[in-house]
Amino acid sequence: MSDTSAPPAASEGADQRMPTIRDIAERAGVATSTVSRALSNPQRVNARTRERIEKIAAELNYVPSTQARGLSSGRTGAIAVLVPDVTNPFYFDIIRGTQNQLKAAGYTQLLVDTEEATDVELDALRRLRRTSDGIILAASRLTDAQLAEVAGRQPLVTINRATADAPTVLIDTPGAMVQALEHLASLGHTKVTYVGGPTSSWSTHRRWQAIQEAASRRNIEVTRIGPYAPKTLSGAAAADAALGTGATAFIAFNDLIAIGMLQRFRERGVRVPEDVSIVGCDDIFGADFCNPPLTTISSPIEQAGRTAVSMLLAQLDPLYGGTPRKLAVMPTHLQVRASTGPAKLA
Amino acid sequence: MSDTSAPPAASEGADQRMPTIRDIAERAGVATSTVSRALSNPQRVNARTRERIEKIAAELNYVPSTQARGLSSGRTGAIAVLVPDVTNPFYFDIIRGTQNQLKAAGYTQLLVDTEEATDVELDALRRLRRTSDGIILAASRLTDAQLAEVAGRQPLVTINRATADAPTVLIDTPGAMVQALEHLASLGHTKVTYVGGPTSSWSTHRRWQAIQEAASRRNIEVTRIGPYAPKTLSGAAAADAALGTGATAFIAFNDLIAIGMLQRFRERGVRVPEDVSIVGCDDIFGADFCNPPLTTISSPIEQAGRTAVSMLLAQLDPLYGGTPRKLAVMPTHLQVRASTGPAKLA
DNA sequence: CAACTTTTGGCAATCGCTTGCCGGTGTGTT
DNA sequence: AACACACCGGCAAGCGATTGCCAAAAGTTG
Repeated sequence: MSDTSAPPAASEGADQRMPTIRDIAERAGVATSTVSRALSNPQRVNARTRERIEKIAAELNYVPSTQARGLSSGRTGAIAVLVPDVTNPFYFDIIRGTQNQLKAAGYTQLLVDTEEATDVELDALRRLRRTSDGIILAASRLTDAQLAEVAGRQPLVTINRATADAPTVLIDTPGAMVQALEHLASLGHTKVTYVGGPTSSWSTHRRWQAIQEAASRRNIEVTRIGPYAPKTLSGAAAADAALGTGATAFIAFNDLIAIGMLQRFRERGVRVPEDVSIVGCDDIFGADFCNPPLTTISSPIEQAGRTAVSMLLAQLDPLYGGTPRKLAVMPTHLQVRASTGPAKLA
Repeated sequence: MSDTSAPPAASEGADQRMPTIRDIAERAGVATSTVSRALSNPQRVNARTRERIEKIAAELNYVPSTQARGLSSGRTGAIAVLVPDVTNPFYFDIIRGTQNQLKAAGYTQLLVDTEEATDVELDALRRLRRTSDGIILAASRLTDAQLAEVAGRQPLVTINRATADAPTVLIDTPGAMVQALEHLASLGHTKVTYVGGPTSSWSTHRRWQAIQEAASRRNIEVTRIGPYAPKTLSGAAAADAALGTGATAFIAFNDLIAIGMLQRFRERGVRVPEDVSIVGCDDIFGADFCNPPLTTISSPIEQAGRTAVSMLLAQLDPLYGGTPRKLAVMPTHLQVRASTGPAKLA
C-alpha cells in the first residue's frame, strides 16, 4: 500500500485538481483508452478490468468532463428546450415532462426562455447548434421557412406547431373547441366570442379555424377579438372588449387570459356564469381553484413533453425506440367546471 | 473573389461541418490564436485585423464551441440552478429572475429539479462540479456539513438556506410571521396553528421559531402540525388536521398548502374567513385569484433570483461588482386579502 | 540614430476524452 | 497442426478552443 504515485495533494481545502481518466489509468496500470472504454462502452472491455477501473473511479470520486467528452465525440449530452415564457404555468408541465424523460435517458436539459420573441428564438437556436444535440421547440413563433431551415441544421421536435420538416407533438385543442362549442350551445348560447392569442401563435389560428367550422355547422354566431398577450394582465382588456361584442360566452386562447377575464368581470360586477360564460384552455395550475373554477380544455401536457423527448431521441439514435413517429397528437377533453352556465335570456 | 480555399461543401442540405476558428484563420490569413484573441479578447489585437476577422466570422456564421472553449479555459459559461420542484410556482419567479440575470451576463442557465430529495440533490451537485462554473441552490435539503463540503468544492450561493460557508439570499418570511400574527391577533384570534412544511426544510423551522417567539410576546397560543409536502394535494390532510387543533386561524408553510386547505374547507363546508382564517406564504401565482383570495406573505422573489446571480458572479469574478456580499435579505410584507377575518366567537 | 518599450501576431502545448487502427492472446474449426 | 476469428488492450491522432512565451514590428526617447 505504498508503491504507486498519488502525491499528498491535500492542501487548503478548496479546489484541488479533479481526477481525470489519466489518474485512473495510472492507478489501474492500464491505458487511458481502456479506462474510457470501461466507463462508456462496458462490453468492449474485459469484465475484470472493468470492475477494477470502476472501483478506482468510484474511490477517486471521478466525474467525467462533459466538455472533453463532447469535444471528442461530437455529442454534447444536452437537449435544449425552448419555451416562450418560463413563468407561464402551461410550459411548466411541459418542462417537467421533458426534464423527467431526459434525465432518464441520461441527457441534460438546457432550458431557454425565448421571451415570446422571434429574434431571441432564432439567436438561441443559432448558438445552441453547437451546444446541444437536439432541440425541443415549444410553441415556436418562427415562420415555416425559418423552421425548415432550423430543422435542416439540427435535430428538432416541435410542440404545438406543425411543420413538415420536423416531428411534432400536437395538443389537440382545436378538436376540443368543438366540444366547447357544443357545451355552450347546449347551454343555450348562440353568440360566442373567441379571445385570440398572439398573432404569431400558430395555435391561436388553428383554434379559431376550428371554432368557425364547428360554429357554422351549428346555429352559433362567432366573433373574434384580440390579439392578447397570454398573461392574466391582458385578461382585463380582453374582458372589456369581450363584453362589447354582445356575446354571452367567451372562449379564451388560454387559461391565463381566461383567469384575467374572470378577475376583471368580478371587478365590474359581471357575474360568471350567471351573466356570461367563459371557457379557458390548457387546464393550468390554478384553473381548478380560481373563482369560479374554470371550465377549460384539459390534456396530458406533461406527457406531451415526454413524448417530444422520445421522438427527439428516436431521431438522434435510430435504435432508441421503434419506428420514429413524425406526429403525435395528445388527446384533449373539455373539463367542465363552474365558469360556464345557461345563457342569460336577453 | 476566387483565390482562397473554401471547397464547395454544399451537399444534401443537412449537417455540413461547422466553421471553426481555423476556417476563419485561413480565410483571414492569420493564426488561429489571433482569431481566438480577436473574438474573446478584443483589445489584445489590432483594430483592423479584428474587424476583418469579425467580418469573416459573421459571414461564416461562426459560433464558438462552448465545449472546446470550456475545455481549454476551464470555464464552462454555465451556471446551474437547483430547485426542489420546477412545477412549484414559487420557483417560477426565482427561475425567471436567475434566467434574466444570467442571460444578461452571458451565462447559460442549467435548470435542475432535485425532486425534493437529498440524494438527487447531492448527485446533481457532484456531476455539476464539472459542468458548471457555479451553483445557485434554492431551498436546499442538505445538512450543514454537506453544504459546507459542497461550498468548499465549487462557487455556490444559496437561497432560503443560510450557511456560513456560502453567500445567501434570504427571504425574510420569519420577519413577516410577526406581521401575520399581529394581523390575526388584531382580528381577535387567540389560538393559531402553524401548518409545517417538509422536515428537511430549513425555512419551515425558522418560520415556526419566529411564530413561537412572536406569539409568546402576545397573548396567543400557537400549535404546530405537519410535516406536509408543499403541494396543494397535501392541503386536504392539513386542513383536516388543522381543524382538529381547535385553532381559529392557520398559518401555512406556503401558498400551495394554503390553497389546498382552502379547497378542502370548501368541500367540508367550513367557511373562510367566517369560520377560520388562513394565511399563506410566498404570494405565488394563484394566491390572488383563488377563492377566497389568500392573505399571504409577499416578497420580491424574482429579485431574489437576480440577487443570487449577482452574488455568484461577484464570487466568480471579483471585478464584477463591488464588495461581494455574503448575505442579502429580501424584504417581505403581509399581503392582506380575503382569507383572513375576525375570529369567530366560541 | 541607438537603445528601449510597447504592440501585435505566431508557435505550440495543453485541456480531458474518444476512437480508428493494430497487434498479441486465447479459443474453435478443419 | 494450421488457420481463422473473436476478444482485449495500447498507441496516437484528433476534437476546437485558449494562452504562455517569444520574436518581429512599430513607436518612444534622449
